[in-house]
Amino acid sequence: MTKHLYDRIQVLEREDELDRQQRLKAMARPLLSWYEGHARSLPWRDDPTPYRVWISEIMLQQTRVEAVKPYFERFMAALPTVQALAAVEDDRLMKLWEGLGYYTRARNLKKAALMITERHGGELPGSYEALLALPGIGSYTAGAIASIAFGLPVPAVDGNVLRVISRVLADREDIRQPAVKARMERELKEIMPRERTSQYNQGLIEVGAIVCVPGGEPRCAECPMESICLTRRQGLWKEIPVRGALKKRKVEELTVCLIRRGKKVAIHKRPDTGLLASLYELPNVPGHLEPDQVPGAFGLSPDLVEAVKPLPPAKHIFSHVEWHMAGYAVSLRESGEMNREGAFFFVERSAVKGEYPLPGAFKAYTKLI
DNA sequence: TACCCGTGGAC
DNA sequence: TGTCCAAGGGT
Repeated sequence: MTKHLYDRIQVLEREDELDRQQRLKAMARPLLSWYEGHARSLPWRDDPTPYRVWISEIMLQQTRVEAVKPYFERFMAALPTVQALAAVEDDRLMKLWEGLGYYTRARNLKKAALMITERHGGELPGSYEALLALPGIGSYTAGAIASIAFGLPVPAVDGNVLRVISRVLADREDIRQPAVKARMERELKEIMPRERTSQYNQGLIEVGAIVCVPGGEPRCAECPMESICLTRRQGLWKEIPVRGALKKRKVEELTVCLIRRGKKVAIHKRPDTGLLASLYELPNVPGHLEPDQVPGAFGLSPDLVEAVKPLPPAKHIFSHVEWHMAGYAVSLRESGEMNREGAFFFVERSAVKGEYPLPGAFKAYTKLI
């Protein structure tokens, strides 16, 4: 490549950067004006204290607003302060999170609450960097809390913002690439207003949530950025944003047992790392077993087992794994010694649902308890 | 970087 | 029924 051509390309890239920046700058006024009249009323928007904003943002990670609402209200009633969260018993915390998924979020909340107690005098720190240093808080969440609760001029780039901005700019880069998000954060930090940062960031998110929607035709006629948006001008909403392909799910076969002994049922606590970490489960082993294999596989001596009856097969789909489950109802005699006490333990039927956090993956069988 | 980590609604 | 994917973060 000649020196001349190289210089020319540099100039074109620079012009492209300037064009992007001007287009992004033009969003602020119409966006803020639109948000004033179109912001939905949400529980965490009414009273955006740092603690409430923090809890809501963690719950909202990869989770729909409608799914979060009941959990948020219940969580705030049970644990209204950083101090209450820092002191909560683990099983009670997981019970409050039961069904929301991504359970590491809940454990990180408590870890962060302890750090806030020790390092920040019990109050959420009011700087982007200090927020980012807390477990469970990444660049999006740090930006959201910093701007919404503290008014700081830092962007909060989530999936909505990635979609909206890539459409405004007609940018065909893969928004699943972390580098694309990083670039967008740099660009927005440059041009976002220094005032009304909460409304600005929430406005971008709100446009993505109710106007510039995924999985269907965007409501461009209602969009405050309609006249700015290059995707609108070029009619490209089906092509932008670009997302890389998802990986195929693995299938795992499993045999799950509902082991009854008198009025009690056997449950087991999962390891504290990996899938569904530290939640409880029904006893299960890998593979699909035949009835006569069940007692041995679960460490039950044959003379203790009264009956092994098949239950309907069940399927549970996680984001990256699929469980195909065979089920058995096992009834044990009340007298006699257990072979492997410790592999699981017996609790009252009512306590299973009331006290122990059980993931929805076992619902097909726990509903029979 | 690529992979792990849940759940439920929309299409 | 299958597929996508949502106010992401950790490793």
